[in-house]
Amino acid sequence: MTKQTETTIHDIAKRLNISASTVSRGLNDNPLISKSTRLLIQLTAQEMGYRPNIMAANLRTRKTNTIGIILPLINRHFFSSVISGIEDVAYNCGFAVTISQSNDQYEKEAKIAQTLFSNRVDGLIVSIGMQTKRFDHFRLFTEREVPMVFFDRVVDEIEAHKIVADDYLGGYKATEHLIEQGGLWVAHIGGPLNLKIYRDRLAGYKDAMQIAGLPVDESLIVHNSLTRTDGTQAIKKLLKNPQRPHAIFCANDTTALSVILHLREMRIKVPDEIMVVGFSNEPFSEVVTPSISTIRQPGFEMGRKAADLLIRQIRQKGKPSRYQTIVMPTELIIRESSTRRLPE
Amino acid sequence: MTKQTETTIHDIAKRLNISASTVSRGLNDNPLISKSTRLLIQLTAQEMGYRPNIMAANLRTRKTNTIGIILPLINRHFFSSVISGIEDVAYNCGFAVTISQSNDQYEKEAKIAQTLFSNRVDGLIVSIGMQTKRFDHFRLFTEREVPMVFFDRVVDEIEAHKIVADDYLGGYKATEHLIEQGGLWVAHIGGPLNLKIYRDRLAGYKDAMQIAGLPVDESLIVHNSLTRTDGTQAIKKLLKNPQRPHAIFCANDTTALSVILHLREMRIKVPDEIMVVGFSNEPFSEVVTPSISTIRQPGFEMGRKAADLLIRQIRQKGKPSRYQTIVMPTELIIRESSTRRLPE
DNA sequence: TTGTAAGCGTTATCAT
DNA sequence: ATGATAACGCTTACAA
Repeated sequence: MTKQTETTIHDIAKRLNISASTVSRGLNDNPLISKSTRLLIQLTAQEMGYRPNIMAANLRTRKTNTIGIILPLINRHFFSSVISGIEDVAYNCGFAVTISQSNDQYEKEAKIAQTLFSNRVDGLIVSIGMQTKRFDHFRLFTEREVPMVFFDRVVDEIEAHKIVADDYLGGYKATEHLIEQGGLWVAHIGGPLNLKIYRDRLAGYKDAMQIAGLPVDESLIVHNSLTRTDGTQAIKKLLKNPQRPHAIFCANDTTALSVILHLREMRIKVPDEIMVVGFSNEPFSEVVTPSISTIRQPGFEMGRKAADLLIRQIRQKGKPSRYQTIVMPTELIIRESSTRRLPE
Repeated sequence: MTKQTETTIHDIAKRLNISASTVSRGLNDNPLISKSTRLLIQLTAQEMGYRPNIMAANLRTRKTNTIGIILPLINRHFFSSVISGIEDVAYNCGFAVTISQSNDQYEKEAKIAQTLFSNRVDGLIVSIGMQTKRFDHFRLFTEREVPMVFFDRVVDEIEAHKIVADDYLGGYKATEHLIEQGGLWVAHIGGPLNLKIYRDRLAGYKDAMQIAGLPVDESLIVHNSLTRTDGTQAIKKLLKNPQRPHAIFCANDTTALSVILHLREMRIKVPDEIMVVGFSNEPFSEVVTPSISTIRQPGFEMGRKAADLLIRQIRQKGKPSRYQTIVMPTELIIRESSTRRLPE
């Protein structure tokens, strides 16, 4: 149990009276080495408790078999689902995954990018922070042709593969559904417009209104950071509006929840007086009363797809001929918060 | 924008007509180097777009500044909170974090441990899988004195620092509360007993019953894997019991939720006919109807503490004189699912 | 205050 | 089928 120095291929070589290169080849199952010595090498390696020093190999091969992930916040169901999906694929392809959270701060995001680059990750999967409006911290990667894949909070300014949910259609379907349920004045609580996902959800909302022949009333549109507090602020503001909304499409479930809780406090009935639809299908949405209608985004699948695309790029080397933006389907889940009881 | 080969300290050295070692020292702010050359070096480094190759440094210094995390499942609120806490501290101490999920499979857990060791992580933070009953995959780390910290699902068999929530007291308080609320026959839906956390929660339950002078009836105790389906199975079984329980203490919130949903279906009123308390304070517990009484575990703080303890160990080198088990306080959160309405 | 040179543990090239 | 040797890019005695 004493702290021994690690066994290296040289130790194995010495023991077997062969050269280190043969050992290296043997361990890597190089067919140049005769089957018998290969076996012998692997056996002795095992016996001597040999653990390859991957750092050394990495230095030599200029690969790390590591994928870096940058995202705003780990502790959010959607994001942790994505991580889970990435990890799943990465693990099966022999890649490790290192994760950092930007906490939605530009400074931290930039510093993380630097660090991951210095660690020579083979590729990067990113969802940018709410505050991020400049993108020079990713230039490092584009210049050196380190593959990147963006997901969810993607940016137009960078050429790369992107995985997004169909935010536009999600926003459209949510709003359309509310209109079908009898909502005339449908309000929208949206996120910061520097993020494309929120622009898209907003666009879906507006189009659905217009196509239904309903006016798009700017006083019924609120933008904020979609936290629980923001949601409460927003619903308070909407309730003060001369035209009280019949329905609200919220750009995430957290906000939808605040709205519902506030309306409950105010004794305004959901869905009878005001209907609500959220976005993301957080675990709580199914079980809160009334259960929250929402748009499902396939987080785990998005993670898998992102990892798959990234690893493909890493393996093929050289820029892909063209970058694709993969739009994953979203699904409207209709629950109580938007279903008017049928008159009996 | 062409793919250039990376600038190294040698390139900088050549440009400045000094030696590579001076550059190395200069970049590391070694006080031996005169302030002026240090500045000069750093400036040219910046100008030349130098990015240190951390792999090379790692190989040389035999440190990676990387912490490995092994846990059953990323996509669970408690675990992602812990990760978030670990990442927070690690980042501020200059450590990267690599995460792998065992999916509660022993084989995968063991393989991950191997890989992380080969990657020479400086330390390991682990919560073991439900199936894990052998621990030889960690021997690698103990033998080479690579620091490890276990959290939540810890094991007696390994000497290391451990961070746990006060599961015993949590179980005790939950049960005591149910008894105070008028529960005589309190049932328990618990987890697999190879995990200490579930043994402790069970022990707390039993002691609370005994101290209250109530019988511990084995037919009111069920053990399973605490999934949503398991919860439904368990409540079905309990309802068939000749003595129907007045209250149920569930070892996690997921199970508590299934119980509540099933009882709602059966039109059995919670809490009036059966009271329920869960464990973990998942986000949904607060907002489900009836809201679920539960035991709060400080996930984020546990993560911070684990990282802190690990990094301390990494820095001081050599075994700590003795290993501590840090028990973080748990808090009973009383909500609707266990509060009998007062008779008016 | 700076330079020289060795070495971390691999893999890859060129011999044999 | 195997060996010798030179990298990979950095740090660190030891020397000057």
